[in-house]
Amino acid sequence: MEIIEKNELIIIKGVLDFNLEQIVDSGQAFRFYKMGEGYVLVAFGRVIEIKKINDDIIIENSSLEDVSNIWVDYFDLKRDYGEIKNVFLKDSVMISAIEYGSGIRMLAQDKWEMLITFIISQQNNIPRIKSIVNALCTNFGEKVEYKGQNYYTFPTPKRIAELTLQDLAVLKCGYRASYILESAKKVVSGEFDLSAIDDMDIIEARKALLTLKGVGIKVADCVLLFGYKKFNAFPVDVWMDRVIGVLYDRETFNPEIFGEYCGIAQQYLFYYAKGTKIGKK
DNA sequence: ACGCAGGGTATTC
DNA sequence: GAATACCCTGCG
Repeated sequence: MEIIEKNELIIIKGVLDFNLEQIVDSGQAFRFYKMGEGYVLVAFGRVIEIKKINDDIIIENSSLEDVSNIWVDYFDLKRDYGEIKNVFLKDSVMISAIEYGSGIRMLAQDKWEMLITFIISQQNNIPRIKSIVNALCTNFGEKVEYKGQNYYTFPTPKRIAELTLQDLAVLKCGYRASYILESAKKVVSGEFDLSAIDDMDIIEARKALLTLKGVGIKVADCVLLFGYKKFNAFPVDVWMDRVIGVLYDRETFNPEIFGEYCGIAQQYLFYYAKGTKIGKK
């Protein structure tokens, strides 16, 4: 992978299997904002602008250092998705799903942010998830200005832990507010150790996350897949449930048919199902 | 316009 | 395990 700096821009050359629109629309991230031909992304306390031109990724408002230390990993650029797809293609449903979302990648996002974001996601639709996460950041995050526009970082556990339910009312996130507050307090007090999950296998990790109120199996698996890069996590939401019921056999379906990267298969299937409204009346 | 569903979970039986 | 309530809002 060749990374060069040119006129304040960082350019990552020759990137295959990468489609920003599909990544942004694949339901794993909620903090990309459309800007011109690309997007502004707020993550890890930073604001960058990113677009793709032919096989090159162009990053603005960053540095060579940040790109190699953060964003290459964030966009999973060292992984050969062609190879992973080839394994999945043995499954006939995956042929259509991969064709549909051929540029999807798994983002390596912040663990804490994923925990709170997916607590918010339960029993909720994507536009509202976005607006709640947005409200959380604008009210309690740090302001970062970029091109005359204000963006806000994701608030730290400490910042949220000092808030009250009344403070969180501005989010209009309903019953989830107490879940958010409780998780923040447990993380700050050390009762819950976010980094300890790294070394756990999927079973242990799930069990640990389930001790948090508002975190069930589905949310836990999203956190593990999107925040901990545990690609053997396989979140099943309403869309995945429809895929399993309509395109597979509900009685016999097992994510293990996709192997150790079944979580990535899930992401192709989710995007395909949602995009084509599979199983909806 | 208005009832329903939305990337589920906690609680209870 | 199955049934039910849950905050609020986008969508059909």
